[in-house]
Amino acid sequence: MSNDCKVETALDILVGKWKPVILYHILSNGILRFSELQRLIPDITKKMLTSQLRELEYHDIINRKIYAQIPPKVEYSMTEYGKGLMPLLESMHNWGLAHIEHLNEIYGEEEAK
Amino acid sequence: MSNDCKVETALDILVGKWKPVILYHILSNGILRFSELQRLIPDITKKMLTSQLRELEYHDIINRKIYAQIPPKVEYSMTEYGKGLMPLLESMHNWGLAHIEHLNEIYGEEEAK
DNA sequence: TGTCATAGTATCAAAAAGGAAACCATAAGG
DNA sequence: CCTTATGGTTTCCTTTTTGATACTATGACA
Repeated sequence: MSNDCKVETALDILVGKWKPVILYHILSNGILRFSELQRLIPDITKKMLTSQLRELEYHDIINRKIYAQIPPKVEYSMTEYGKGLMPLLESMHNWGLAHIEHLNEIYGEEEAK
Repeated sequence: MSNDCKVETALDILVGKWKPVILYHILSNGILRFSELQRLIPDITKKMLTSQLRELEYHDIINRKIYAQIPPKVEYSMTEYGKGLMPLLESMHNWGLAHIEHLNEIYGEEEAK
């Protein structure tokens, strides 16, 4: 019954407090180095950034390209497969946008928790 | 920049480990009492069920109808607004389904983490 | 009087997630 | 030598989530 429900599978890939914003930046910029991501997302720790990137990589959403040089250089980009997530992300974004408005209508402008 | 990204807003409504399955059951059954939800989702605790339902109610996704009788009777159902989530949930479900297959292709059938 | 049912709360504990800070390897440049 | 830069890893700690369990109110019924 409820085991047919794969919404959670999709959620797993997106959840993690930082994944949406990481994907957002990679999608907007195409290719980003680890340090560039750090700069774009100042509040994320290296540990979090690493772990989230690894999970996305495991799921074949992003590519990790290592240059054998020192200091190290590692570039992250969407995989072709990962780009297939875009429509879903857009739908979620749009729904989220509309929902914020809806909450405002219900509860007023002050803090829509 | 990344503050335009409302993917997380959508995620907030769906995340919670139990919300997808709660929505699934309410969507499939139309109207469900608290105790029926408990029976359908045996592993959930009352506390979790209550808190998740309250959050969904706050976001105007579900209705909570209280009958003034004893023993108490409370029915949960989708709001009209909440039904607007269905396409998104379906997209997520479909993506999740396809993704499981994709992981199998990459890593083989044994445990797609 | 005692028991059952429903829809919760309340309290405390455990587990999971997230964060801070230190540490590492290595080459280039001064 | 010493410092700087990159892309991490490791350890420890705090916060957040989740869970287990007990408790509550109230009327019906035996």
